Amino acid sequence: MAGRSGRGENTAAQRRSALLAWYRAQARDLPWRVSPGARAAGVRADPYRVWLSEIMLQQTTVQAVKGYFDTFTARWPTVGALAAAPRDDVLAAWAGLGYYARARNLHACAEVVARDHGGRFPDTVEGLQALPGIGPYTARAVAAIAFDRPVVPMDGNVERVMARLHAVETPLPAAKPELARLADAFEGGEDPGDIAQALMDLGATVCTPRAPACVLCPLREGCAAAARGIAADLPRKAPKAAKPRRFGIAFWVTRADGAVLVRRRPDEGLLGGMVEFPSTPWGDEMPGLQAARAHAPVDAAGGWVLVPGRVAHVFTHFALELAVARPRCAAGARLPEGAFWAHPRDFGALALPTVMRKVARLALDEAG
DNA sequence: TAGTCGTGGCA
DNA sequence: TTGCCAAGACT
Repeated sequence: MAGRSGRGENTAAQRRSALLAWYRAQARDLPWRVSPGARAAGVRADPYRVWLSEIMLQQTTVQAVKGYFDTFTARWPTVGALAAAPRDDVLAAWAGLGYYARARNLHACAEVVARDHGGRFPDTVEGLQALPGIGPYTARAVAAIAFDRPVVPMDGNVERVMARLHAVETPLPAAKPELARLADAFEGGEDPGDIAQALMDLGATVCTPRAPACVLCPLREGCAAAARGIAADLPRKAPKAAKPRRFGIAFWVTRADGAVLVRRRPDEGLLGGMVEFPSTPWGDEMPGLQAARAHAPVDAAGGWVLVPGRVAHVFTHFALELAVARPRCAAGARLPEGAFWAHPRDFGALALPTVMRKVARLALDEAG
């Protein structure tokens, strides 16, 4: 087959060329992107903005990221500014975006870059990947986009494009090494940053998970899955385990001035470092009020009463249902160890994850 | 290696 | 309603 390039077969160079032409013509405008035109005119991408966007975009949609990216870059325009910020401010600004280890690592990474690298990001894959929160994908993405390193970052988009282009039937994640080898064919040319972004754009807008728009695809000629009519069926994936359900009771304790009792979660694990309303442990069934009382943050002399309604929230690997209890009468104002008071008007500046904002909404709606 | 770790949108 | 999905990293 060597040297052949007939109908339905494209050389690697032809594919790169077709992909770049498509990318430069479609001009997708994103806040962290330097347009191909500006790039050709010599404008360089800011490694800080590229890095920040790539961290935010991990497992997260462009639409969800845009507002957060604007907020972060307006508030902390440089990696040095971000490093100098209190970590709680960064966590609070990240609240609602999810995967909070990213926010902790983001701040840790900024500190390392500011302190150990003079405020400049390393310009190699190896140097980048040594930083907190930067793995194989992000290291290659930043290296290609910000530093013109000839590498292809392997993300879900690129894996999907490769699986279809070559009709790889092996299910993920077992197919990952093979897909990475196939992507190597897109390395080596000029403009590795544009190639990287073009492959991801293609996956995001044309070679989509459902109902791919093959008729619009610059790589259609030579796509094995399209030729066989199975593009929408690839990549195949190993079946996932069912999500267990968990239940708990959150305690809504208010002070005379309306402030609510909150506490900070441990740094490790689920919602690490974020703020929550005290609750029972989250178990296999909804506890009764009597059993829940042992976990209450304060002693309610008049007992506890349930707020009407429930909070439902789905995490990555389990679904949670929370009831909310409040003291029947005014509770003792003694502050439990590790807890503090926060007024609802200040919740916006607090690192409250979405599930806890739902709890607040339920409790505040009842209060009127 | 296989779990853990959020959230919102969509069919 | 339910499950699936999105520019992964870490342990």
